Amino acid sequence: MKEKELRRTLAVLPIGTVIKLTDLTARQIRYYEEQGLVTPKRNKGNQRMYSLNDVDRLLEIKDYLADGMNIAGIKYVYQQQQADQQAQKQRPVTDDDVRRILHDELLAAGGLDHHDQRASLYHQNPKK
DNA sequence: ATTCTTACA
DNA sequence: TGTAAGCA
Repeated sequence: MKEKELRRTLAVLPIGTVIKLTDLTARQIRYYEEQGLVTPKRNKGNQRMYSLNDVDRLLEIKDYLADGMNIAGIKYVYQQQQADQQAQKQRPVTDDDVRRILHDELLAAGGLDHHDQRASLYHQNPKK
């Protein structure tokens, strides 16, 4: 069950393929990288090479955006995820931790406060 | 042919 | 975000 995960991290896809797989524009994909949401490798010619995990990450970002979350909110989710993973390596996770983590992520995903979107720093500003 | 960076009628 | 320009 380790073999498949390894291949999933292999950066073998050029941006052109990623564009077809995600329906995102090169502009968007590169912008998300600038925001630290994805970190593709680079080949000898300085061209970005993506892994299957990168593609999944991009599709996830696309969904979050479609659900009204902004870059800051997505950054928060991933930052929180790595923080959780880091803490999990030091101390065994308790049931309470799991509940808190799930709650935080759902909140960041905008699934709980559909009332005052404009008040949240983690939502897109609907330019009416 | 593709991708990269930079800049902005 | 789109798009044009000039390279690699």
